[in-house]
Amino acid sequence: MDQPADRPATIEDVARLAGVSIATVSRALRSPEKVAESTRKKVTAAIARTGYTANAMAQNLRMQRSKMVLVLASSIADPNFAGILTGLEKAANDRGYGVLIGNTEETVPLEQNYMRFLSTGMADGLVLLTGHIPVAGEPKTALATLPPIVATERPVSNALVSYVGVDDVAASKMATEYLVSLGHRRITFISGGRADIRSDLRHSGYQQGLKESPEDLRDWRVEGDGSSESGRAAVERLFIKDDLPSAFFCFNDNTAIGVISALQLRGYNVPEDFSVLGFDDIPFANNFTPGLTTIRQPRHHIGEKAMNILLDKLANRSLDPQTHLLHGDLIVRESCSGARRQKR
Amino acid sequence: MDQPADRPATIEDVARLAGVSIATVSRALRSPEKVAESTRKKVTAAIARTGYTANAMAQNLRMQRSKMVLVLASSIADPNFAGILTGLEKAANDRGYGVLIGNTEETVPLEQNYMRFLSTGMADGLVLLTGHIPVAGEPKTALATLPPIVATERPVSNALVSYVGVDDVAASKMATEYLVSLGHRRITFISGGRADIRSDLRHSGYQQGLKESPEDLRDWRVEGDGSSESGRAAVERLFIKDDLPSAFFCFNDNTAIGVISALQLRGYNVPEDFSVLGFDDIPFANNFTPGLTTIRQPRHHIGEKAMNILLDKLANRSLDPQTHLLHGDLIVRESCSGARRQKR
DNA sequence: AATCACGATGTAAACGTTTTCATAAGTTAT
DNA sequence: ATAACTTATGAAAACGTTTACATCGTGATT
Repeated sequence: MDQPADRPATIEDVARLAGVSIATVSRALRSPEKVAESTRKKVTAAIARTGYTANAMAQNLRMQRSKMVLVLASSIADPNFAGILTGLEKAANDRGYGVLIGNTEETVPLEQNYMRFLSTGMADGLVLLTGHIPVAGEPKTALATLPPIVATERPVSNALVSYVGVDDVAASKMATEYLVSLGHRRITFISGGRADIRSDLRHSGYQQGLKESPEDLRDWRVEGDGSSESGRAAVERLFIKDDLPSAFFCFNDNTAIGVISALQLRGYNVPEDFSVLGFDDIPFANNFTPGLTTIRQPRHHIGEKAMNILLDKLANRSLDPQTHLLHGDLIVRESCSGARRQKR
Repeated sequence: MDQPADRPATIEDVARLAGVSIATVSRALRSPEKVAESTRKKVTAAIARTGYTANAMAQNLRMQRSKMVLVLASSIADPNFAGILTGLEKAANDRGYGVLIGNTEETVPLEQNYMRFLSTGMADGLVLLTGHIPVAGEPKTALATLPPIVATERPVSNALVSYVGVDDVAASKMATEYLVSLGHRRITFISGGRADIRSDLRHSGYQQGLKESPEDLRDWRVEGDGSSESGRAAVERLFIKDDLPSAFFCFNDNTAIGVISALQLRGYNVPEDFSVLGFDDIPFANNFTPGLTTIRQPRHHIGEKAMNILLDKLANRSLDPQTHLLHGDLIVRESCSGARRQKR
């Protein structure tokens, strides 16, 4: 480090010091095989002395890219978010990309605003954790001008965007079969709200699970919205009708927690009196009492895979969009047990 | 939108269409007062027709900045992270900045790697949620070349970096006084590990709280590391010695949860037999049974304030670094009650 | 000995902006 | 009517790279 460092060293400083042209310096860095051993050494020495680091803006402008990916999430606070982001982040970093993050809070103006990173070329690709594509004008034309997109966690209904997530249907089927195998015959599915496609997928897996039973089990869906509050509310509604299942399969762990606390509040014991099964395996599922039996989302893998698909597409635009479903494991803890109570 | 859109419109396209020079287009956008009403209209029309958006890379190169801030976190999964990030993100976005995120997992190579965003000029400033400054060489010279830095959540011992966080000492003092006011005379502080400065700060607040009592209360510190596992372990060690407090003041909620589950496992009831007080008010504190009495970190405000301090400094380099401590509220739930058990 | 091919390097254009400086036209003051 | 300002615009430089193309030796091929 030689320079007064008032101004960061440029490629020109290096060239001057090494006694070569800036083109040679650039080549020494980008394609070393094209420059003679001897000059390469001079350049390396000059770089060390100046402490030179290439200016990313200049590179990006010249190369018409940003090496940056925009990640749009509807809620950073979502317990699934951190895990997925870790995966996204890791894969991006491994491949020299940066992760730009935007919290849309499900509001259109914010979404719109973040899209500026795409239109200005500040980001090369887009990862969606929002469940939908944020576009202003008519989707058809607009989407064509959009960079590669991959959706994660929440599927997006568009053939042009890739999707990586857990296999909701298969996992829900497995969960339901597990409850049936424990002896449960009256199983309620608490949904995650009409707007969320995953809710329908999980419901359909639940239905398939019921069908596996030789008996004709009741398809019993109660509406929730994915919050623990909605889990509590669902339980209350069932108690009012005095129509109760022996087990609850909940859209997610949050709902399951709500269901359990409502049951506990009424003096019941989980899993003694009722079994409750969640989805996600949020970090807290294990610390909850009782430990939550649930489906684990491979969040880190989801993130990694999603980012890799995106970066592959960035490297080769002709790649087709793909859908990648990962297996979700059933994590057995304490919140489910054999059916005992068969009310009514 | 006129163009074939195979290539995004440039300022030149706009200029040609409007029949003016590119300088005028630039001025019409950046300093409209400098261009005549009539031409401004022509330019606006041309922009609308071409769908022009200024290329951020070109702007940034020319203006020698990136409008981007790097946020380095030691763990994205930390329950405090999401809230702070939301605040950071909001403030940045409001002021036209983007948030670039890096997960260092407390490892030096990763930290080093992320610093490239700074040295290449991809980011203008740095937010640290790591508790220390990641620098390669000798701190003194290296730090001088670093951009403005603000630390959040975890203080950094360096006069050049700003800090925004909760007032650990005052909040811990308040928490301790609360336990004393409930009648507790034997209060254990479970620490968060020797490496974490916050642990010492909270311990010192706890000591101050003890001193407020007319009686001479025992300064009783047990080592933990901030994990719920360490909370459990601490309880076990105390039981082995058969030396038990009536209340626990824990470094954080995670630890408190560990403490409570260890006590519950041994058949004790919280708060009937022991009181437990946490710190942070993580999202789950309210869903836990019993509801956790704790100190709430104003995470969103911390993030907002930190980002604003950073952006202020970016706008005006001569600003001095500042330390900003925010008040942490005591959130009373169910995990603490009057002292009943006075063992030994 | 003339030609060819090849390897190493330099020159200059290009990426898309912002902004200084110069210029031209208009406006006001003498 | 002319000088002195003001206002609106354009030309061109600059930001720091990468890379197509040109140039120049040098050793191999005829």
